[in-house]
Amino acid sequence: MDFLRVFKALGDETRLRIVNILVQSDERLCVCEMTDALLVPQYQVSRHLTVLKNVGMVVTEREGTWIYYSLNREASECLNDILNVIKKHFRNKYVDDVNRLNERLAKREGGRCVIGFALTEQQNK
Amino acid sequence: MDFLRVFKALGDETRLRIVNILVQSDERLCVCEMTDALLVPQYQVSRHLTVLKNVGMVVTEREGTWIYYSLNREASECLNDILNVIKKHFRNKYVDDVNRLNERLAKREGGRCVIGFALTEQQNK
DNA sequence: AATTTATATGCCGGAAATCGCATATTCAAG
DNA sequence: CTTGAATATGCGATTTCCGGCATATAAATT
Repeated sequence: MDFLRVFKALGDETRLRIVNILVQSDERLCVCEMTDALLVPQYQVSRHLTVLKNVGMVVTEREGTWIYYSLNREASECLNDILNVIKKHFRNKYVDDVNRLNERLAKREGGRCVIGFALTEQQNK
Repeated sequence: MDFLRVFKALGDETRLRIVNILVQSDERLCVCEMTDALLVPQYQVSRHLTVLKNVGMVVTEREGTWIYYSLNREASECLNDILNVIKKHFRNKYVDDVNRLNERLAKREGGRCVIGFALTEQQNK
C-alpha cells in the first residue's frame, strides 16, 4: 500500500466524494448509482474509479453489464484506519451526496441495481 | 479544517516526509534541521512548509533568526486522527529521514538549534 | 448479428502544481 | 549601518492533473 498515492488519490474532490459515499453507505455501488448520487458525468466517475482502483483502494465485481465497486477492506490496516477517519469525520460533509444515494439505493431490487440510467438522462450521453 | 486541502497537502512526497519527521519526533523543528534530515534544498523545504501552514497543519514560533515549525495539535480532532495514522504506520517508512534528523537533533544545545547550516553546505546557496 | 445498456478510454486543451535559480526579507551581532 | 546567517519569495519553465467530448468495449436481449 503506497500511502503517498493514497493521499494523492484523496486530494481530488470528486474522488473524495466517491470514497465518502462508499464508506458512509458501507455498500457496494455501481457506476450509475454513484453518477446519480454525485451529479457528475458518468465518464468522470468512471475515470476517478479507475484511479482509486489502481491505488488499491477499491475492488470491482461484475454482474452482467453492471460493475460494482466496493472499498478494499482487506488491503491493509493503514488504509482501513484512513477510511475510518473519513467515515467518522465526514458524517456532516457532502450530506446531499449521501441523501441522493439513499434515494437511489431504495430503488434496488434484491440488493441489486436494476434501473441503470433510466430515470436520469442528465449524463449527456 | 478543510479535509480536501489536507489530503492535497499530504499528496506531495516532500510534504509527506516533512509531516513524517514532525510526527515521529514529536518535536518542533527549524528549517535548517529539516533541510539536513530530508536532503532537499532549503527553498523547497520552506515552500512546502508554507503550504502546510496555509492549510493549518503546522504552526510557527520564532526565536531570533530561527523559525520553529510544529504540528498544529489544537487544530481539530480530525487532523489529529490523520496524524496519528501517519505516526502509527510510517514507523518503517522514510527511516533514513528520521535517522538523519536524530543525528541533527543530538547537536542541539538546551533544546535549541545552534548550528544552522554550519556543517552542511550542500544546500547550494 | 444487430441493438441496447452500462462502463471504459483515447485525445486534446487548459489549469494547476512543482522545481530550479536567483534574490529578497528578517533578525542578530559587531 | 554594514555584515552574516536563517528563512522566504518572485519568476520562468516544465510537468502533471483534470475536464470535456467523442467513441470504444463488453455483456445482455431480441
